[in-house]
Amino acid sequence: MTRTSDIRVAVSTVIFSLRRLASGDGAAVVLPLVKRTRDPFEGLWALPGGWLGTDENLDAAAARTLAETTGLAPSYLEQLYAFGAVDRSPSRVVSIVYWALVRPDEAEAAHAQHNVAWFDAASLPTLAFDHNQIVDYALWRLRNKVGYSRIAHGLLPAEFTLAELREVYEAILGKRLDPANFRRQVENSATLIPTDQFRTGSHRPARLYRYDHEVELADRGPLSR
Amino acid sequence: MTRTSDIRVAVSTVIFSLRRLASGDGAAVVLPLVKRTRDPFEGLWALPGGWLGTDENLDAAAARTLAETTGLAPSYLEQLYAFGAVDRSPSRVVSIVYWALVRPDEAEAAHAQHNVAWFDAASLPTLAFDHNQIVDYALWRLRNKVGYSRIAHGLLPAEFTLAELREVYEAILGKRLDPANFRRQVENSATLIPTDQFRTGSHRPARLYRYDHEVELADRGPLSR
DNA sequence: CCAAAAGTGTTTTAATTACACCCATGC
DNA sequence: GCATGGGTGTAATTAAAACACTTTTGG
Repeated sequence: MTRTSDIRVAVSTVIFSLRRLASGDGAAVVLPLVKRTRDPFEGLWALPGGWLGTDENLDAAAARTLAETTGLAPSYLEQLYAFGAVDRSPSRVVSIVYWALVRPDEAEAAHAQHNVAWFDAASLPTLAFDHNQIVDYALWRLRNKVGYSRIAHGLLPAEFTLAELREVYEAILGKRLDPANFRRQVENSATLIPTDQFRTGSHRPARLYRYDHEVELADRGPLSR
Repeated sequence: MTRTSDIRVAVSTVIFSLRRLASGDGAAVVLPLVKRTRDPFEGLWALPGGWLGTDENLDAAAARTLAETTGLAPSYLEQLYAFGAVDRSPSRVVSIVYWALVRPDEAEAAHAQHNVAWFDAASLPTLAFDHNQIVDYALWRLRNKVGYSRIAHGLLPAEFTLAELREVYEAILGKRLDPANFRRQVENSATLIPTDQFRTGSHRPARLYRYDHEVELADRGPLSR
């Protein structure tokens, strides 16, 4: 016998990517939102998500719902928090929220979707439910985690210059970093492998690096241990 | 109209406390478990918990269920992770797991309860469901968090000596710490207020300290901001 | 040649570690 | 007195930060 419950379980995802600034230097953290087409909060923007399937693991549900609503496939996906306040929705919904990273080139997929738009994380409108609060927390986690793990990888292609890597850090942390010290820090962390390729075009060619896949990307929670 | 679902939401808590070692020096991390009296996993030990109430917030459910099953009231409570693998239980259950700290003197309350016993965190038997995995993750979080926050507070009375505080760190981290350097670190952190009281009894009396309540105990997640 | 980014070197500061040493109490 | 933990001082090591400087390309 299977009991039923009047508490529903949803899964949502805060998806971060980077967008090159129009001014040319630097990038901004952006995220895709979906316009709600029904009550509650019809017309407001909300995080992509959906209901948890009966035969579906939590992370699979996160990947599925964000693919269905935005067309995106994340390069990094990690559980953020379970939100379950009684008054966060007219009906009782517990949302298992994930956060994800997608590379800027992959982010194009979401532009083709209807009712999906990218927003600058620094200037969001009022969102549906408690989604403003959720995004704030995800941003805090992103900034925090970039300091002690290699998640910046999730926002870059396979090969990249140190300047491009530094740009990712600068966009997330919101401050400039000393190129000389940044170089030494990532070199000492022993997570980068220099290639024989160079990125040319601007001025002095910059060496391309790639991540050492022997090293774990980041702690993804209890399930990866 | 309210839809129903065949996914149920449970709340469980990993409760940590300290128990003085029989040898006299040092302490061990211990946690209370509840013996299951019904299937599945009847007879095995499991984390205290219960079903989420329809009109109950997640953290309230964690506090309620751990009080009902163990009689404990935690001095610190924080969400750990949401576990929802399809095969973690015969029926579909998503468990929102919390972790908590109780002071050793308060831990006595759980000894009076039937079907509750304290176990050394370092040597647990096989537990019901995926609870071994959950405890491992909670231990990792505890050890991690003690390094950058003041959660040790949650395992000590209002006033304590630096040696007692150091014992908490040593029990959690599982290694000895230099008393001299430990003293300087906590003094420089500016979270302790020296009192005029001294703990006498052994040899040279040790000054009692208390925590500065102006400083936040620790990040408790998105809801405390 | 010049501008600009790539990359190296050097100095200073701060934090961590290791460990010697003095102090105050119970016995 | 003396053993023991409380508490202070200090030198060595390591990491972070600030910044001058050299190198290499496109124009």
